[in-house]
Amino acid sequence: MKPVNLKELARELNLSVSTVSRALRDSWEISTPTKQRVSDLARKMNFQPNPYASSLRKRHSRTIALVIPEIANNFFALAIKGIETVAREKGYHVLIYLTNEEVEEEIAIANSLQSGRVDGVIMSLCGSMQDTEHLLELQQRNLPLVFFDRVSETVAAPKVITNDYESGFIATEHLFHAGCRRIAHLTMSMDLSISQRRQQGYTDALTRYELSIHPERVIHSGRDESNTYQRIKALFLSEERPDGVFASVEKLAVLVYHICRELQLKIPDDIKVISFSNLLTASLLNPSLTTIAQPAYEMGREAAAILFRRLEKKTSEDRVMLPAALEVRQSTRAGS
Amino acid sequence: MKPVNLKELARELNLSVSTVSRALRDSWEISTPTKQRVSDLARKMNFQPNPYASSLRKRHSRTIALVIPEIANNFFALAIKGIETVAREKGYHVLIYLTNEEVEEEIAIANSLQSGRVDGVIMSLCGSMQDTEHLLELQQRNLPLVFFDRVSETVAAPKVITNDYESGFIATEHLFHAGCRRIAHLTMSMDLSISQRRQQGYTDALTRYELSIHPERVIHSGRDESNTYQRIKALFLSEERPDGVFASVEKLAVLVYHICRELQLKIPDDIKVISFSNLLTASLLNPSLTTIAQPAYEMGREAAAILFRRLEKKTSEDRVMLPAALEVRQSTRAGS
DNA sequence: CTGAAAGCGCTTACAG
DNA sequence: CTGAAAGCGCTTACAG
Repeated sequence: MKPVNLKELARELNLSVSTVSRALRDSWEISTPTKQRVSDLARKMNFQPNPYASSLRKRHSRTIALVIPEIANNFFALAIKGIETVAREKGYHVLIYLTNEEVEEEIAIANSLQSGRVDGVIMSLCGSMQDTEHLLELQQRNLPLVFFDRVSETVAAPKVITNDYESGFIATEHLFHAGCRRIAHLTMSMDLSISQRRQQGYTDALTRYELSIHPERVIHSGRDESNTYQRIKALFLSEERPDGVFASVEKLAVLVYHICRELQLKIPDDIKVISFSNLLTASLLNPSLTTIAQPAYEMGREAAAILFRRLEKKTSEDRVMLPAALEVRQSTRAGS
Repeated sequence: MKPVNLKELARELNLSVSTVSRALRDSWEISTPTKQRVSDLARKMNFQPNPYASSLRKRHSRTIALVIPEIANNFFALAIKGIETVAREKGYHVLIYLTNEEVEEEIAIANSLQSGRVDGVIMSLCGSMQDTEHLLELQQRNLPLVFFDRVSETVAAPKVITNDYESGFIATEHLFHAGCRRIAHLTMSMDLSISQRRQQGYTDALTRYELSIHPERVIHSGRDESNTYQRIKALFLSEERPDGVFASVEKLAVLVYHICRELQLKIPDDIKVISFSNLLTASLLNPSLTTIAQPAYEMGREAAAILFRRLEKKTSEDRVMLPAALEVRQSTRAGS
């Protein structure tokens, strides 16, 4: 069945294409009876305006892009849900792109977004992203850009984040008070040293501890997960074995659980574990996992709301910081 | 910065728009030196063809829609990843839509997809979907449609599924052999009775047990999760308390864990639990959860591959059934 | 090998 | 209140 277009509606109604178009958009220029006739027939013939024609003409697409590093992660899944919900309320469509934590993919995706395919972009950066050229180019195209969670401080765009620095500090203090003295931080940022990340203004679970006390204890993970497994395992077998682990993503906490099981290390007795995580099953793990949970859904909603405010040329916040919540469970229980 | 278009490139090069267009598409009609000049300038001016103009002209969009019932579920997250990966390899874009398990939203989304915005659709249906009109209308528009996991047997479209019926049987047998005699099946399909689902050809974790032995023991969940919690809890407190639970989605298994904790019921001693699930943490739960894991990522890839084969007018399978894997863990350990 | 022209299906400034 | 016309930025059949 060939889709019906304005021209056919017009012919059928003995009206001009312009009148039909205006009637469908409920223009004040059109008489009520005409509007009625037009909308009746449109419904009857199941008319659907071609979105590409109107996007071309109106020079916007009612489509946004969502670029995230991964998806099998409850935080991002919930954030997507928040974004999709707000977008659909506003009549917008959402294109999804996964970078798989790979810088090259993020750059390729950002470049392809320069084509005018979308009216705006919501992004969460790769862990190891230090390059900002692809982001700046997006802005040069006047494409509104909103960051969430993994943001770039050097690019001037609205950011929706949690109080990571503070949370990181709280988490580290929590481990300290539970008796930990050799704390290892596990992050997904493979390539960047702490000081580089600091310079780049890259925000993540940076902590005072990490920055000032034992930067050499930070293990950077990355795309090669088997390798990460080996590296953490080696650390746990070494003289340097930590008595506390702070994971910046749940994937790494899960890895630590598996490694501890393999090495027969007891959590929390031998090693205490805390993680940034939105795992629904945190309280059901053995032992239950102490987490810092981010309000993922709300962050998604907020990022989308800010983007749409920008698209409507309204002013919007430049920075929204939502509180993350420490949920203390068994994995950091103080020794007896 | 205003984006550059073909006309400006042509003016700059003293060529016609047609020639520039052809040169960029590497047409055999254009001389090599001209192609070189054109592509050099295009790169220099950062030319990006307007996708809406070419979609309008070519009458296809290199965009597909992905419609799924929920996202905070490892199965769907991994399936999305598979689909996005294949789509990007093929140069396609992916619009994502969440129905939130609501029939009305699924219908509204399907209807909006009739506009020609996408070249094809990949869908996983709401648990309680029995209506198929919106799906048939999509097909009447000649929009290629591929189902995965939650499929409609009455709509003639390719389906990517796992051997649910067989897996359900195996799971039920497994519970039986572990000593269960009062097995409750938990599903997300709120509105449909088993026989209705059978009639509709709706495929899910239907089992021989469910169909033939104790259909009255099936608890249908739905969007109101607190209510589901209460209903399961009531069941567990009743005379009818099951000694085995088979959950068709991990969300329900997690609910059961929480309820058992609240009621101080021991898994697996008082109740054994098995679930369709792709939870990464299944083996880390307390007790570890026996699962039937679906090859989610592969199912996503397969669904996308079939859709693209259809878009390229090649023939494709009508039905791909991948094996799910029973992973026996502590939650179904036989009593001593 | 290159160009002029038509057209994809809309929207909207202009005219009446 | 309605219509004719131009144009959004491409692609492609036709002509040379």
